[in-house]
Amino acid sequence: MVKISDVARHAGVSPSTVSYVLSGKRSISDQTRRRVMDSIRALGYRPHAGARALASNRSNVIALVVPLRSGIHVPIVMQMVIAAVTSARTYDHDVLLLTQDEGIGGLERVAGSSLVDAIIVMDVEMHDVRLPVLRSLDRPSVLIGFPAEPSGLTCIDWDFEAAGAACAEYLADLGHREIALIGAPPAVYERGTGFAERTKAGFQRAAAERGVIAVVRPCDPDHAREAADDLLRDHPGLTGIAVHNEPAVEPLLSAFRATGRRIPDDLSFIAIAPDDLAERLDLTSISIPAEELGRQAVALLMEKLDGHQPPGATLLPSRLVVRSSTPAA
Amino acid sequence: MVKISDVARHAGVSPSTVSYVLSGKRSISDQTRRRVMDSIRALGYRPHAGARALASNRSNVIALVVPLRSGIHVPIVMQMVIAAVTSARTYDHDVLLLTQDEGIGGLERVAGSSLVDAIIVMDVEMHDVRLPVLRSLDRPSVLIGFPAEPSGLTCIDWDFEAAGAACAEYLADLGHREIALIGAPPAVYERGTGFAERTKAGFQRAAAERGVIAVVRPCDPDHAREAADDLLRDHPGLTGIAVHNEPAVEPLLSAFRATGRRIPDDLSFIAIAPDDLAERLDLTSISIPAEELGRQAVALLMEKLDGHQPPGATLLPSRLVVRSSTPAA
DNA sequence: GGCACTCGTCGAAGCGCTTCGACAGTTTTT
DNA sequence: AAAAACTGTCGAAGCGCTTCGACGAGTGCC
Repeated sequence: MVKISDVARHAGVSPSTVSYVLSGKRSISDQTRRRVMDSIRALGYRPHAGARALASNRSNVIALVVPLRSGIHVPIVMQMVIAAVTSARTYDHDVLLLTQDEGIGGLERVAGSSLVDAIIVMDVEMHDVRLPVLRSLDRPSVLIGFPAEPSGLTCIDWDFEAAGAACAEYLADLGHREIALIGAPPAVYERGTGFAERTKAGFQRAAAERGVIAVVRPCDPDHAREAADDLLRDHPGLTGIAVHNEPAVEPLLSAFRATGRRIPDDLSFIAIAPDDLAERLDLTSISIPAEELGRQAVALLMEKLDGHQPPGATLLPSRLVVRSSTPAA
Repeated sequence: MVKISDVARHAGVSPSTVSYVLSGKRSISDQTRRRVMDSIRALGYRPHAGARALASNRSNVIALVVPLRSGIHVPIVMQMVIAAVTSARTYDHDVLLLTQDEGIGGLERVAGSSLVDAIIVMDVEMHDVRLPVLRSLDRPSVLIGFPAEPSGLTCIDWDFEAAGAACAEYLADLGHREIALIGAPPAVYERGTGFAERTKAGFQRAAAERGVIAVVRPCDPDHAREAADDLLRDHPGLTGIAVHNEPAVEPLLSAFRATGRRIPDDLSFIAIAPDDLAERLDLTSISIPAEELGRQAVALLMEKLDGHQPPGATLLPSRLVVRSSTPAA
């Protein structure tokens, strides 16, 4: 293994100079810098991560806690994970993966042993048991999702309230007088995951403001047919549908078509879903930018690692993209 | 921060004794061990990961390189990742996530800086550019997938050859005389990813042995209808279908039903797919155990880290589960 | 011309841990 | 009963890096 002293000898400087060249924490003459860099390349030097972590009290690794639970769309999680890893690399950090089932102990372990400098927690619940731990840890963290009591924490999420409202407004603007939001499976609501509630709230608020009738119904992807039938039976005037449940989108489309409704002629259909899905099915949609969320979470974390104080709450806007599941306006 | 010397003082022993209690590398009297453990708990001591890595030359972290490419089923990747992380934890290791797009440089970086002790590479191609690097690295690695030239490397994968053969044999045994294998999108074959070829080979070999006619066709999930129509037109006697392409399974089912064929009455349908998908659709299937693969890959890696020499090639058997997309035998 | 700075570099200390050799005491072997 | 082999513990060295204070040389200012 080639170490810093080898580089120093090769370049004819002291080890500390090599260190300063690498860290940029003191000024170095151009000439010296160049010589050192050449030696580094010539010898193929790579700083030992452990030694660096020990001496500098920074591991340059962040932890990412991924959810395991049902009802969350795996590809989206994966997109965020990939985005987080990619983004972390641009800040010269690596990502250590933690699963949610390691729970509180896992957080304490990686933080306590200085394995990681900071933590990103995905899929935060309203009353997440990890919140007190996160608050007590001596390392910064960023939560993806908003708990009921976010004070003292840095949180980021999509603006589901706005997304729900945008659906209702758009459908109302198209002239629909009775609209429905088909949401996540019942289990998600029961868990008190914030996003489902917030979408619903936005949808209902905007509908009320526009004076249109709004109904909201949870939906299991395996029972899409039932959901469609129920809705159309109980609300014969229903002509606008918003769906916030990726895996249920396709089954729901089939289900509504099976009732004889044509989309967009008889029914306007809008999905809150990632772009790739909406594009594939050619659906008008509110996009939820998964990569963007992963990237921003890392950016916030880096802010904190740099000693700054980023905003406690960040809501990522989504945008409405009109495709062919709603009539041209 | 509480360090090993604090624990030592508290327990009335030397730091080295505490270290030996923790590592078990020398015998320690029960009495001393107990006193030390009590002090550790009392003080909430956690060894500093960096210091440990520096002194022991072991980081207790493994790298996992995840694929990013199209044509691979994301939920399966995620399952393997989760299984790998969970499994690594049982060996007291953590997992650092690397994306494929960091390429060779990423491998050299994490290995060269001693950030990780070993590497798992997912989604290995036939002529993967990473193979020479992996061979030259001073750290052990395990590949998920088989390259064309696996010598000197440890590889593990599902036994697709056997899975393909099992499909053909099962369909033949049901009495079908003309059978088809619908495979991955064309791009996957073009890439020379081994698994697609191996499934095909097994399917064709077994079909030949049983004396039944076998056709093989790639399929893009978005063109399932086309695939089904083509096959039935060109092979009117076709009555047995095997599918090795998760995202295409549902579209294909719809497509075949749309031609008027009933499953299983007119057509036997068997999928090479993860259990959850097959269960949901109630399909006879060859299961591909994703978790098992992640777990075994870690197990192999740990063998190598322990200085053992595990087999160079491991093929994970899959099993056939009869559900209702094929007639009862 | 002298004083106060800044610039570029060095040496040494120290980050917290593991591990090696030593050694006293005990047990086993011959 | 002496020699050999264990057992349990300690002290010290060292893992490879960062960082602090020091310092000589150059620069600007009055």
